[in-house]
Amino acid sequence: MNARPHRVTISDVARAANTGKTSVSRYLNGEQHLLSEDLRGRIQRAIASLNYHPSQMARGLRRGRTRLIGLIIADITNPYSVHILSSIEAACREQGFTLLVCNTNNEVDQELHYLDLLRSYQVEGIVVNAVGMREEGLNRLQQSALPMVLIDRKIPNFACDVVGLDNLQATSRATEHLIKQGFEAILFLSEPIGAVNTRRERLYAFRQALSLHPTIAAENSEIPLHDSARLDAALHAFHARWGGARKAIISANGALTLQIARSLRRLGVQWGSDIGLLGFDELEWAELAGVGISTVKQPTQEIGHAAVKQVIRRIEGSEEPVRELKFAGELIIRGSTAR
Amino acid sequence: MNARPHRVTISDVARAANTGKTSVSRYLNGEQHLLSEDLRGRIQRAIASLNYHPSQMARGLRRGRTRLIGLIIADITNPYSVHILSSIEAACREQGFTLLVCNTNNEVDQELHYLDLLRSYQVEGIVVNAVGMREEGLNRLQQSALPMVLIDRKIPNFACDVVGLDNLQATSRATEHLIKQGFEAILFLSEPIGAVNTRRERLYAFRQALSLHPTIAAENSEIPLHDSARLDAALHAFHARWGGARKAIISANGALTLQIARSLRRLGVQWGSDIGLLGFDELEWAELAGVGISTVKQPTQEIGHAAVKQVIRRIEGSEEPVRELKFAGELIIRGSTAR
DNA sequence: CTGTTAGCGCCTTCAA
DNA sequence: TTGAAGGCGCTAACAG
Repeated sequence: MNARPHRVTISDVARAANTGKTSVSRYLNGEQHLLSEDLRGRIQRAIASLNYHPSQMARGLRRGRTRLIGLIIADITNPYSVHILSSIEAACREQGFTLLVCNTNNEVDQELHYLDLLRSYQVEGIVVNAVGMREEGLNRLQQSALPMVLIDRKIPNFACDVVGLDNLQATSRATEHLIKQGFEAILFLSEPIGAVNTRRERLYAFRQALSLHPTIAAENSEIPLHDSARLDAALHAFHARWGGARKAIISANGALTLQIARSLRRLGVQWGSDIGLLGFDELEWAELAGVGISTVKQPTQEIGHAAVKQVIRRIEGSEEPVRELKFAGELIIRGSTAR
Repeated sequence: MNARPHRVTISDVARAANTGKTSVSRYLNGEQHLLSEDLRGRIQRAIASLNYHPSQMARGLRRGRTRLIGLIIADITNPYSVHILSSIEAACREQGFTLLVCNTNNEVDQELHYLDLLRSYQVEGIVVNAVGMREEGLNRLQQSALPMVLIDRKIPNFACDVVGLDNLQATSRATEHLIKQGFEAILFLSEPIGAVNTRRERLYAFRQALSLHPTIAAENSEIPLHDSARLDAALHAFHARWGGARKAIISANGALTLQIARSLRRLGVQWGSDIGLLGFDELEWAELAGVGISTVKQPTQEIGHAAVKQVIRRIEGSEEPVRELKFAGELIIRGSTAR
């Protein structure tokens, strides 16, 4: 294995098949019906024997189509994101695209870096899973002028296709479940809402669902994800304030649910018996944590597929109006919301 | 925004800066010291005003260096793999490489597909996280003749750099901990061992550590990850067989630990009180599951960084003998192994 | 049906 | 210190 064993090119194949590059190119691009039986056979044999693989680099350069899609993920340690990544990757492969994965680690610098990078590799479109992304980063995206689809999070004042959970439906289902279970005070907990539409929508739907039940107390609180002191304080206060009553917490996402569970542990409060708990995003360990934690499971497979499909439509030039695709969530009931 | 607003090229920049492409190219490739102050300024301004980004496609084609590294992951739903992915991605960016992520979903077909794909995009090297990969897939990799580094899993009869946990050290630490806690019977549970070196090494170290303590019973059992019936049976049998004695389980990886915890739940056996439990791979929910689950945490950051560093050495032509880099694991003690 | 030709955007001799 | 020319591997006219 020497340093450069002269990568085999289309010319090599042409020579071996005793023909020109054009025919080989045609063979490669599904225009085989234009070739004679004989020539086709020769080319096929040449390709096989030389173990030839066309260079996507050259192809991309020439045609301007790289068959590359970029995925920008704000926080890959978020389980929701991982499921999205997994389904997007599968969808891309099915559609003949390859995925360039960029984890911005929630840092704006890195996002900028990746946006440039994706451009320079001439990705044909991008999918952005902005869960956890900061405002500043989202603004950057607007300028990219590339076919683009957002997952879950929208960008304020930016018309762009979005795919995600039907927050109204899912939150209503969840809230109604808690009502049915006889909870008398419910705390909706989220990270700081800011302009994040998902948080906003979920909170809105929560309040709306409870407005029909004026006897049930509806509270909400915004806590930064890693501020465990404030989280402890908020939970402790809520728990104390509603001493004897049946009370429950709704967590706006999976990462927060983890923090809440830890906090309740520290406080010595048991979910299920002392307090109700229900979280957005399914967690693989939900059934193992104490009596189990009820969750709203997002159809990540469908969401990922829909996102890829949509970005490909845009790549292929669709000028249809911006679409917002919403998928229903599934309520999974466990011990944390039992009577 | 028209369909093709003529992507701005190096020629555009040259024209705008009133110079030739060569100088622009020099400017881009860090040979700025060769340029006059004046020219440098003009080029800089031209690039900025045109918002020019060099095409990596063309660059790659020309130089044969794409600055692309491929990562093949067998199962991205495995939390260990996610952490590895995350650190590899970070390391690549630091080193000026971009990562092409391929999730084979543990299917051989997809692996073949991706190997071809990576070749066709002319990645300069690949990192393989074969956790969960089947034998057949591993064999395929041997033929790829690309700079390559394996993470965790080796390929039988194939000399290749490997980065991973120091299985001997980690297993010894874990086993000794269980001994110290007074367990009298220990069951080492893994997926079918086959030729998988990590499983083999961990089991070997386990048996070796216990060979110094002949009074302690050492057992092991191999269960396919998703065969819950067999898992239930094995755990039930072990639990029953050692009725009154203090007994513990070691799980060979995180995905299996999850299944074991579920199985114990089904059987109504409590870890911590009824049985000890210790698993390889740290889990974010480890502290929340009952009294908590003790784990062996792998230094995934370091492992990922080391892997990237090593593959880059190979890319740069290092002919040093194959290396095996081992990193120590950290034992995290929780309620599941308490006295 | 098949081959020739001219670039895609860039880097790299080579010459000025 | 600068620029012109050629070609990386491929595809898409345009001829035969």
